[in-house]
Amino acid sequence: MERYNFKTIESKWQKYWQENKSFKSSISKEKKFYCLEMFPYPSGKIHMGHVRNYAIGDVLARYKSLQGYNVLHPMGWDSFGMPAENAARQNNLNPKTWTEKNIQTMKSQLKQLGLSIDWDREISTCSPEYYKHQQKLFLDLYDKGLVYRKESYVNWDPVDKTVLANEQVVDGKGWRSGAVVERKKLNQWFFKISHFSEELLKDLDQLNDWPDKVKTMQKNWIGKSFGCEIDFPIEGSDKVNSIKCYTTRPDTLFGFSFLALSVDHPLSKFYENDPEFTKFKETCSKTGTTEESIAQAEKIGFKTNMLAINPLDKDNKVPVFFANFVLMDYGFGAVFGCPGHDQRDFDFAKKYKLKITTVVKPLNEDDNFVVDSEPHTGSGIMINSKFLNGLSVPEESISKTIKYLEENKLGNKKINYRLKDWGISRQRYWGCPIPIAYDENNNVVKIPEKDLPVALPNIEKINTDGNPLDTEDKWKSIIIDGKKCIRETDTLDTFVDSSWYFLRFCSSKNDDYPFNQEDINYWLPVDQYIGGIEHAILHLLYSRFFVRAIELENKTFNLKEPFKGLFTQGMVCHQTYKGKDNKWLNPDEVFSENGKDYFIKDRPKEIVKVGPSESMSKSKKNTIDPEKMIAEYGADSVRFFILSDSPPEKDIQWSDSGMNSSFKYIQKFWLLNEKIFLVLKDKKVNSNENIDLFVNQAIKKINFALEKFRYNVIIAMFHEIYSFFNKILETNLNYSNLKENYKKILITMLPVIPHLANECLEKINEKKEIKWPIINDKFIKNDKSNVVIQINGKKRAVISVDKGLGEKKILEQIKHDKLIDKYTNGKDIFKTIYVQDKILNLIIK
RNA sequence: GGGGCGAUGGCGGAAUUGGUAGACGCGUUGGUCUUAGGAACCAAUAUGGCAACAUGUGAAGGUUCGAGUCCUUUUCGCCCUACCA
Repeated sequence: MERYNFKTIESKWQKYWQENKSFKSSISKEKKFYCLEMFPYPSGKIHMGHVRNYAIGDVLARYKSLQGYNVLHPMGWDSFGMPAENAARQNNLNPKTWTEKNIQTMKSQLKQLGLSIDWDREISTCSPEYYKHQQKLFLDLYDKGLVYRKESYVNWDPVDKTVLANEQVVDGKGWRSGAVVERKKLNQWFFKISHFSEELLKDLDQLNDWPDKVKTMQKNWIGKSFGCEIDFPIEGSDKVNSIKCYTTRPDTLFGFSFLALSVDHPLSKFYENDPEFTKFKETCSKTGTTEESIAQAEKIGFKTNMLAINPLDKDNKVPVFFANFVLMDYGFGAVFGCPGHDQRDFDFAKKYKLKITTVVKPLNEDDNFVVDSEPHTGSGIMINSKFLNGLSVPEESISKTIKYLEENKLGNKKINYRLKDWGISRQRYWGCPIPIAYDENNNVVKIPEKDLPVALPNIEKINTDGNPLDTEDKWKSIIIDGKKCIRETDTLDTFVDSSWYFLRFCSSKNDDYPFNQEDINYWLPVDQYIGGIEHAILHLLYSRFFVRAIELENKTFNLKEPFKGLFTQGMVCHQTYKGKDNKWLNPDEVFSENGKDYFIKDRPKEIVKVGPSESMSKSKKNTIDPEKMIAEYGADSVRFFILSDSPPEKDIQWSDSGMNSSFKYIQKFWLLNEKIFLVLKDKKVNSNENIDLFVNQAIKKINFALEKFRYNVIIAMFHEIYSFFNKILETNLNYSNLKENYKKILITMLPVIPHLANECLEKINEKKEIKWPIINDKFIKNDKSNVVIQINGKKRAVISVDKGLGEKKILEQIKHDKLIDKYTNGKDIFKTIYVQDKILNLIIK
């Protein structure tokens, strides 16, 4: 018997699938299933994370297809973005060429994995065929008032003269130049996602097939809060009469001791000529934007001459500050400070020696309670607050205060959302051009639809600072309706590209429209979306926004939620290695004889420092190259392993021994198949009931695991299946029910190891019929069942009895059992609990 | 500071959802075969004990005939998020 040659077999089937367009999908009367994995960024080569993501998706797609669903399983490329531009700057490359080459490489790698993808629907977001529709959508949204332009701050690197994304700002400095990042005000485009804040929050409840974790994250991100807006009259300024604040704690108004404004508050313009203020503002902007620096940053303020008056107590006049801890983009950029009952306000008041009035006492304190070393932020009873005294906090106090404020026209109930509008302008080259121009008076002019796409000019070498499009004078100038205009040079955030690609897949070849309504109505929503948890908020929220935005005036577009089911898979991890020089080492560069001590291959005497297992990353060099693994072990082995060791939602450790064992499994299963094939040539003898029993129960377990994404359990089942059939073969008999059962098993293997399973199946499946096996209940139910005999809840014996046997009969049967006797010790049975076919619990005293 | 998830053998993990804890894999140990094996096959493998048996799902309580699973308290670990008024 020959060893399994995965190279020839795998390429045979991949060729077959390609030539027969086995995964081509089109609208039909069948029930559909849209299976989608998050499409990759073409960074160069696929990594293990992709392998895991797409292996999980492929199992599902193939399973659903075998079940008779009409499956849509497409793939594309999220191909705009900064890595291409950075690579271009660093190596003097053309981003388009770089990207296209990567796509080619990665596509061939994905094909080697044997994925059941309908490649005819492939899309690439950087192609004009794709982004011209995106530009159309942008203009549609503009017409609906969901796109607008306003001045907003960006991170500006003064040395590189470029705009930085938040994640490129490290400790307040530019990641490449190391220069202190400035805040710069630019005119930028926004999507009005806040228009849907309430809907996006409320509709999360409908998403029953989403992980709670993701829903919670989105809920927190949207950040709905119930509070009130209050006008504070101002003294000491001829410029303003009042300042508006938002608060969720109006009940603490009698503890009012200062009012703080953001340095970006509109009132700051009156202080622009004050050098002290300018200096203060500068200090604020230098405070890093990282989490740590914010948490540690001291609260500082700039005192103005203004006094704010407590609307509930005219005698209570307090100073107005500009303060570094007040954000302009939340509420009104102004807060009323109550140091007694808020940590920040407390810190600030301590520093500037402001009055601290206690207005809430904890339940277990008396009315003389005074806030001392820390604020009391919890619940309690109102004190020192005139008409509010005695109310419970927060149940009665807040609503009563708001009612009073509203009745006296001092403030209004207000619901606030943390969710901000989505800034989509990027001062970058490698993105979708914004289809807008400006006339000589700087008025916004839409690019006419007939002129779409606004194609990116081809720039061979990117070596300018800032946005390369700014210097493309020829491209920039355009005449619209006879008027000279200048194009917008910003491009769209790449999150826009991925916010509707799942729609495009349904009509990827339709040149006239972004998508065809008939296609959308049939295929959407995506039944199962699979990807990393890192997209829990932005990508998924933006996509949810997009379908709502499209639906707003498109009456035939009847879709609220793009993704019915969501599954977030865990990461692929590997140990990390460091040499003497503290430099990271790739697993390829080290070896170990005992699995504990590692040495460097080139320098076998040098011991390697082994670090904890972490998610694979280029920077830590703890990556395993999927292509190498496929070349060495074959795609089926790799798929088998990546699904075997951990449940898909959890992190998985890459291990050589695990990979090796998966490879062995594929090999030995092939040999098993050969042996079975030989046996099947012999004369049939009587059927073997055990086979029916085992196979039907196995399929039941596999079905259950498939539905619950417990793919690691399926792999365990496959091991048991191997052992079972291997044992059957020891009899060397061709049971009449062997073939039919074995065929069923092979079909259940198709989703996981499609090459091997197809190859094995081909030999015995003369009728060429492949359908997911139906369980025969007759064989699930054995005539006999094992009943556990417990005494006082402890397992003492297991007996085999006829199914459905009554309690009395069982008691009768075990009465004379010595084992039982021993435990009952002659004592009377006080009570019995019987669960049919499962358990009999005897309670004795 | 806020929120979430988790804790089961030497390791990764099973447990049909309150009913035989440790499936399956890795590792380890012993054996068979072999010139050899880091190959293949067979067997053992939660802990203590020769055994009968006892103990055992981070810890402490509770509900129950029965708890890894439900409730309360607690410890530890990981992740997300954050000056959100």
